[in-house]
Amino acid sequence: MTGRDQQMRISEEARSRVLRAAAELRYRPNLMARGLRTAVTRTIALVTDSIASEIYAGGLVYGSLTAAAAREHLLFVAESAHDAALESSLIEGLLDRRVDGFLYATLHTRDVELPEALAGQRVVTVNCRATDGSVPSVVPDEEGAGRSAGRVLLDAGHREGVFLVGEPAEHLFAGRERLRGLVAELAAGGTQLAGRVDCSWWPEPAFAAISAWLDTGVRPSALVCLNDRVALGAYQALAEHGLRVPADVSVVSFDDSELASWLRPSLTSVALPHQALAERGVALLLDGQRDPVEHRVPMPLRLRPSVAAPRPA
Amino acid sequence: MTGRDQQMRISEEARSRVLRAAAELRYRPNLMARGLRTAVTRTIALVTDSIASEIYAGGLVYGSLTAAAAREHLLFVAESAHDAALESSLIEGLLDRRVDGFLYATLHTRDVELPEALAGQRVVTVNCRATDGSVPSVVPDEEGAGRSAGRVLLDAGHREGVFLVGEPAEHLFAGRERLRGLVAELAAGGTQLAGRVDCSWWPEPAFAAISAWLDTGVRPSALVCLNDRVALGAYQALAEHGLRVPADVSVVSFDDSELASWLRPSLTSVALPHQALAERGVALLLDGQRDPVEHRVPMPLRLRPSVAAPRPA
DNA sequence: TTGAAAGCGCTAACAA
DNA sequence: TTGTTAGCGCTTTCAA
Repeated sequence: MTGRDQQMRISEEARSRVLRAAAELRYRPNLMARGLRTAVTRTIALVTDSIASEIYAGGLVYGSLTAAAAREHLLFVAESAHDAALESSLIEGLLDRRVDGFLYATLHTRDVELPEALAGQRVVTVNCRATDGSVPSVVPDEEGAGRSAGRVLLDAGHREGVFLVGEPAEHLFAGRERLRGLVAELAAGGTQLAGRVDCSWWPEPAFAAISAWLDTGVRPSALVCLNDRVALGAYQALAEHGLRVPADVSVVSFDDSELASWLRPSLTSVALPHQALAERGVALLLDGQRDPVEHRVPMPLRLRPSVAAPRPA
Repeated sequence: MTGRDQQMRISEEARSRVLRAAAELRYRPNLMARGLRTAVTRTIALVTDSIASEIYAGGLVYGSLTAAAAREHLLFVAESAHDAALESSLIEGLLDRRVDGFLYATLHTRDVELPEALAGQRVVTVNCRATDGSVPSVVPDEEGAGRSAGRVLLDAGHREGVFLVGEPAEHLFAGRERLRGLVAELAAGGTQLAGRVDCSWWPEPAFAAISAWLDTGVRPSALVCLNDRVALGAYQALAEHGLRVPADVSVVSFDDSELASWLRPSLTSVALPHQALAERGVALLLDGQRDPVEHRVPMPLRLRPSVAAPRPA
């Protein structure tokens, strides 16, 4: 029944007799007993800081789920809510249940210190990298995303008045790399960023910062928002200043959360491919790759009506 | 070590000697071996149609997670994506791994036919009810939510021009019950619904339906939207018609997703308490309740600036 | 090619 | 009060 009938030289007659009996009895192997004997549980764990509880990274759970299921593995989900003590007790619990491997994922793209309890375990980091570079990681191609954002604006004809909105925080590499890619692409197009509006990555601070900035009389040609929530704040601020998207100002963003397609006009955004990240992570975990390589997953551009040609001067 | 030292009359000296040795050796019981012997795995499963993948029900996963962890249980997550074959194969897998119980949850509040594979298992339905009423269920108090929505408008002084937006679909009881509660509360306040704008529960159809409706010249005093996404569509349509929230039109909604606090002005919404639903479900599952009772969890009102007194006639 | 036996790490029953 | 043993359901090894 383990499918090794050839190797063990089982007679065809015996084989079919066993299979028939098993089907008849609706026999299903007890995976605990098997696991006890083989030390394999066909079970993996997704350990996160705050993904399940947060609104927009469900793709990470779903991708892990389906990729695991495709390999006949089941998925434990554990979430630390940024509590290190809780995290290690959850990991202990998973270890006690002999999971075959760990997906360690974070909500925000960043570098992480792997918890002590995970030392020596089979681990792949998803959407983050271990600071000591000891395990394989899967992260989005943020720099490529920045280039895509620049490219779409260049293609629409924007040459000046392109501003970045959102603060590229130190501890997250997403912002830094997006900025780098954007700057590089604009440079390749013979132009550059006109400036930056700093604010944290949420609608309300973005609204406040952009409103105050527009009050000074600046009239941007295009805004590159570091995520969709910032873009929502931007839409609100632009509307209050009588500026239309995209006729007066084009807007590009990152993440492609559901919000992007809900806005009016719907928002061009470079997607954070959560599901693909997770699928890739599971593949690395279960299909044997062990080299601590950093794998980059492309961030696809979702072109929507928030981008148009700049208003003639 | 099982904590039954009293019952088994172990000498204090032996007890501490064992405990010390265990600590020294960093001994951790192998839960597969224990499970094999006791038929208890300290493991439960969350089986859903499309929660992990969807944007706004993360609280269900998180609540299950924390409530399980609080009882030293770990959580498997399985998602069928509405595919019955996949669903039963996932359930078989969970059964093979001898989970102690199932949380069966749906994204939308509705009646469900429990999958065959779950027959005879320990199950609690969350955010849904088994059509045959065979297992305990935990569902939101939708009718109470409808009353809250009515109450907040009455309190603000609205007596006429209150419209419902969104179609109360047949197969979901959320809409029906919200409507019933709303109608009852308005009746208790001596008034009634002025009418209904039918549309599916998404921003774009809501925008289209409300726009067309406003084009006919109607000027509502307040809108009760069946969820926050509908409310987003309503905000957009009102803005395009030069109507301000809440000065011209008050808006109340259901769900209290993150969207509600992101809108300008932020949106009064009756919260879908996903986390509480899940916690209650886990409690029922693990703390021994077996009667197939329907448990209702209150939906708390989040009062925000989208509601104000009606405009003087 | 098939059958028998050992043992994975634990708990529960029984004997001392 | 403590020590010994059987057995949970499986896989693997060894003997026939």
